[in-house]
Amino acid sequence: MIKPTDSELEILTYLWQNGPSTVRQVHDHLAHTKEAGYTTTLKLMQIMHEKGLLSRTEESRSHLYTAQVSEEETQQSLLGRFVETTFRGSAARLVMQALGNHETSAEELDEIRTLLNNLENNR
Amino acid sequence: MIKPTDSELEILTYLWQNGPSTVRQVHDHLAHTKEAGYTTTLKLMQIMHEKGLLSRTEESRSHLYTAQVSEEETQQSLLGRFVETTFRGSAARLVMQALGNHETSAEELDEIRTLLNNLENNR
DNA sequence: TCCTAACTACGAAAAAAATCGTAGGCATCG
DNA sequence: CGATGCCTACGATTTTTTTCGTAGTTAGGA
Repeated sequence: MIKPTDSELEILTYLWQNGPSTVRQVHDHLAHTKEAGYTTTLKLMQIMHEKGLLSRTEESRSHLYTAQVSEEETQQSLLGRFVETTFRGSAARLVMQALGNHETSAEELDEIRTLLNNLENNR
Repeated sequence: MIKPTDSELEILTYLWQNGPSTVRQVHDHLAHTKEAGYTTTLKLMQIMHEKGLLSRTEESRSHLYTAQVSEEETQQSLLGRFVETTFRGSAARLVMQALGNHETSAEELDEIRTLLNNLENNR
């Protein structure tokens, strides 16, 4: 069961979007939105490496870290837990809340409708 | 910003479904699925009371606790955070993952379709 | 009346996460 | 070559959350 903490998720998100990166790159990015020292990010990534969430290779003096879990499987895992704890297991309830209260473009709504059609056809 | 922890959410969920309750009632229920002493539940509910998440009234010797936040606003708040952290702000992405990978009945899918239609009409 | 059972209050400990300071290594620039 | 800067390692501290033990109170039954 993949269950990264919020801080870990921030790091994973960066790696998913930017590919293998150094602590420096990750930290500089996080610094935009967050208040934390360099060694904090370093330590987090070291711990994630121990846990197997990240792999790393030597890159001259620094390390290059790579996410070892995919974005999709992580989202899936977190989503399952979230539906369970917050929406009493009902994905439909979650979907309706999400659609009802968030900004969603017409294009996205269309995509969802298409998905919906496919789902019903495959029953 | 309402941000109950997982343990707090379990308690809130019970109160939402069963109305004002004593620590004893909450605890006995949680005990079915969880391993924790009575005073643990008590302490949690006391803390939630301090935070304003619960109110309470004297009920003979014990207290009767009531949720001070609604299920909807709490779900909304947690959902917003979740979309942000886990789905990079895209509610649509979340919806698609949720629909694609969870068991959702035809009736629920229809409800969602109806909601979708309403949303598009109101633009 | 006295004992027991069920509460609450509360401090403290344990566990989980996040943060930081310091030390040591190594490249590079002047 | 020596100072500087950047990097890792790592222990220690802080913060947050969860858990629990103990003490004190009170109602109700024997």
